[in-house]
Amino acid sequence: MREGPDIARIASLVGDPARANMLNALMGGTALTASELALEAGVSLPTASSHLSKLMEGGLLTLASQGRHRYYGLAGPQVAGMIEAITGVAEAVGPKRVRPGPRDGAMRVARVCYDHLAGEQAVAMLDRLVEKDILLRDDREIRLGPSAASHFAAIGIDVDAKPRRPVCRACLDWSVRRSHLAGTLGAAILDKILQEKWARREKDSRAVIFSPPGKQAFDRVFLS
Amino acid sequence: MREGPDIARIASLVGDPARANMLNALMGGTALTASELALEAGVSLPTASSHLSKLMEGGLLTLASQGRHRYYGLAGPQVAGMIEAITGVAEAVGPKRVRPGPRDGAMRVARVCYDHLAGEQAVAMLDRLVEKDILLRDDREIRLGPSAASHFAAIGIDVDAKPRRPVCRACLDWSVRRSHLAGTLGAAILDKILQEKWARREKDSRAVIFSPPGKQAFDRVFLS
DNA sequence: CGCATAGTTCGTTCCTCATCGAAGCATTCT
DNA sequence: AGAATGCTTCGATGAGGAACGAACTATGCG
Repeated sequence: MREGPDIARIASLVGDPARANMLNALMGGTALTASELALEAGVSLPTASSHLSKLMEGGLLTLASQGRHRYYGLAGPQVAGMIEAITGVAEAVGPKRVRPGPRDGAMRVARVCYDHLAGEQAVAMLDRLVEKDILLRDDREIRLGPSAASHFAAIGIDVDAKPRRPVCRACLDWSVRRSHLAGTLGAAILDKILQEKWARREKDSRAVIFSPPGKQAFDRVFLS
Repeated sequence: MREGPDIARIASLVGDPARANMLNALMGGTALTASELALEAGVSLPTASSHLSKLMEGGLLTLASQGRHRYYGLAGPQVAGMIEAITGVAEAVGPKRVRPGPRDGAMRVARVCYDHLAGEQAVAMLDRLVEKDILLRDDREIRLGPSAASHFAAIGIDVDAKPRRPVCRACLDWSVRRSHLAGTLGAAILDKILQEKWARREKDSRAVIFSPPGKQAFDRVFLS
């Protein structure tokens, strides 16, 4: 019991699934707001806020207030290094089992991942888009194919608008262990799905439930 | 929520104080038995056993059975590296407060550390023994001084017996942050204290309670 | 000014998990 | 063989803490 620094305190902060997901999301290097982190972690905003204040008190995060936004970021490279070390061990000891979160089930099929669609359907969609050369994939990088503009314009999505965010991004899907489509295009597609009422979001959850006709429409447009 | 390896699972294993203490103790590199680890962690043997099986299942420990002894050790350098990383963050964010274990209080004054005495009294004792040149200290290494044999023989402790364990060892005291005396000599001194009934062990605890006359005797022999 | 968005705080509920005593195996000693 | 040691399993207890809804504060927008 030669106890120096309180390692258990720090480890237990990372030891909660919600907090671990938040830290994981912040490993990208960009600071995120409480709402975004709540979405990432799959918890409600009050819960996320509570976790964030714990992480702050533990010294793992920094906070930058900008107007009504509060951007949380990792406290520094040392914290990032620690998380990498833990991640290394975690994948070394092997993927034991996918720990089911509070709300699982339909989530594996389709769910929201921040602002885009994730889950089996999203993975299948990206596969098909790449197969049809509408999107060009090079490992982690995804670019628009020559027919992309016309293809998406046909369903009312403009891929030429240039926001600060990249149009396409690969996002690793935890349930299928393969990538799905993120970026503004991913976000636009999710918008489309919800606007057309092909699916609805489960209340207070990230799950996305397709109606039978909605599923057919989705398959026709993206999986044909 | 791009969840790859289950980092929360690993971190929560380290996140329990008892388990953290065990892992800390194993950072020395030598494998220890369940009993020793129970003592290190300040928990009962059943509790320790439960923790150890969790750490085993989590892949953080290895087990070597030798007869009726079961030696637990860290699973590898990667695990050790992770613990170091966590420790680094823990001391970077500052020693917030010494989290009091289940049983604190008298523990800071005097307690058992495996098989020898720890706490303020033990630290004072080592200081005095070095001051009197009975023991010679060189940083972490402690050797017997020229007068050691006769000094300890006078109180019935034979320092010439040569077991496999070193006679003297420095052991870092978590409550005072300085070293106290371990090794067979440390163990013999604790035996002496208990045999002479200068002190008694608190039931189901590591605390060691000196009686007033016992304290006087101890001071006379070791602190004069 | 209202109204909407972003976040926190409060209070409650609930579940996990750490803890220990007692009893059960297993191994070694005599 | 019996006794002793080392460790694990079982069962019961209890506390900590994760989760959420509702209410509250703060910033920005029209």
